[in-house]
Amino acid sequence: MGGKKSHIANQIKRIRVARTDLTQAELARRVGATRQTIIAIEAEKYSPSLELAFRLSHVLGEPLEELFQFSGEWG
Amino acid sequence: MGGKKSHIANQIKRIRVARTDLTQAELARRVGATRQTIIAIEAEKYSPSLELAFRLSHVLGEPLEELFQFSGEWG
DNA sequence: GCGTAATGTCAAATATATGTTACATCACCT
DNA sequence: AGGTGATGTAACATATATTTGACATTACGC
Repeated sequence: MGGKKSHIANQIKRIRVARTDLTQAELARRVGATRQTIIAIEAEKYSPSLELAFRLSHVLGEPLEELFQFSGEWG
Repeated sequence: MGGKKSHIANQIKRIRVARTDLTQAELARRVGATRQTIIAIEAEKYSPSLELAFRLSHVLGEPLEELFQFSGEWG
């Protein structure tokens, strides 16, 4: 995107282990992604596509805005 | 992503014209993207990154879950 | 100690989103 | 009729996300 620095944090790992008993592999399977993708996203190497974000939110039972937090310059 | 069909609809164009007086170019500028990207997203040729989705939500003053609707197979 | 499940790392290939540039149309105004 | 702003389309280049496959580590049960 255009040169605006920003970062999106997420609570996926925390919620996955705290509120579910899902393994990374199981979560990956349920959202239709691979384990590597889950690992990368939990480690915040990059942020998921909007579609994957919706799926994670659904499977983990946590609203989008609570699962993910935008931090950086807005405008 | 893994082979699960889904689509993400959005209310960007509707809200942009109804609730703001922003032109596509102005909206693009404020979210730090290009006009082409806005056009493609409004036409739902593809869905934005999570980061761009957050920015659009912020600039348009509409919560993520109302700006975008997931439709397709969940699991 | 050995096997296994869960987690993590790395590299390369493919898919998708975004940028860049150029051109077309339509409406409005003078 | 000509000019301007807003919108749309298209092709190509770049950046980012996702997959695939191989391998390392840590923890736990047998």
